[in-house]
Amino acid sequence: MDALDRKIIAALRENGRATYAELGRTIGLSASSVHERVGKLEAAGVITGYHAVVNPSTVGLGVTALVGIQPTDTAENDELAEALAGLAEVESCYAVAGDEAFVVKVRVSTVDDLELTLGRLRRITGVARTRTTVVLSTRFEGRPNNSELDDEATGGTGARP
Amino acid sequence: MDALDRKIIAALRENGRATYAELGRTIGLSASSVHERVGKLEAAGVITGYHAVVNPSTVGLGVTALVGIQPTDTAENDELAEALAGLAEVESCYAVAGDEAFVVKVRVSTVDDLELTLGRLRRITGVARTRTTVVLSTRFEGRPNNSELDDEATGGTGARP
DNA sequence: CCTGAAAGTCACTGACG
DNA sequence: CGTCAGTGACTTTCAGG
Repeated sequence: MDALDRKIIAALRENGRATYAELGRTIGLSASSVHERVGKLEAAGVITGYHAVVNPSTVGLGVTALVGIQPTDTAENDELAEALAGLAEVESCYAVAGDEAFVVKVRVSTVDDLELTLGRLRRITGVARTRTTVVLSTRFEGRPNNSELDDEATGGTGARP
Repeated sequence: MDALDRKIIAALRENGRATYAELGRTIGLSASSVHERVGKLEAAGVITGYHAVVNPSTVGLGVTALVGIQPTDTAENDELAEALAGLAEVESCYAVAGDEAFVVKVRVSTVDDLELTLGRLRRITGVARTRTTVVLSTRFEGRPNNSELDDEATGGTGARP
């Protein structure tokens, strides 16, 4: 993981469909070298995937909410997480510190659907209470934070295949 | 936006680097047709971008937190959002209902950095109080929700260029 | 709106410094 | 670990149904 790898990562975070030739041009390397480096980054688990980002409202998912999941005393967190994963409306799931076990991000098309989804969440075994925060607008989301990529990696796990 | 577009979108959300030829094969269309459709989806703002997803801990961003931002009575939300965007550590920013104006997702490398970032957040003009929830583990994140893509689009804005 | 062909570009591999 | 060169695949455009 040197400066060139970091530049490649930064470029691919901005444009996940950039060609190897294109990447090579912007960072000053041949396409085959870039190809090799990207392959290693993928194999090492640094780059975990490439995804198209879709404007949710254009596909009928205009309602977003953040829901805190308060578990019952006897709940198993792993089982709870699995159950949460079973709901398609749950886009992200974070285990958190505090009296809530999880915070999940839910996306649905209407507030009626939100009500339905919250009902399903509450009915999950191990869920004692939910606390819902409705998102009014997403100012920005998933923005690349390359602060650590520009200079020396400071807190990395040092993972190297 | 017909069923084929939805299939293309679903495929590109799973693999943002899928080639047009590949997409054409999986949904039964020629590469040139796929190329045309994807171009229109991009122009219509349905697909807003393609991004590589990086394992945060491998790039020295192992600490995640969700921070609620409680504004002062006189704060302007748009100015606040702009100030929040000024911090590289703030990866996502949601305007929410409730007594907190925003919930932001912060990613840093260490808890020391988290403390620094929270200090910076509190020092932003218009920020009265912050409420921090430390993320212990990310169970899943940004998972594609194609529930609306599989059948008729129900709540779409009908945006068409 | 799609197909099919044609030209340019790229991915991917292997040999080599 | 890098460049260079070659083949096969893909992108992209355009004429046509």
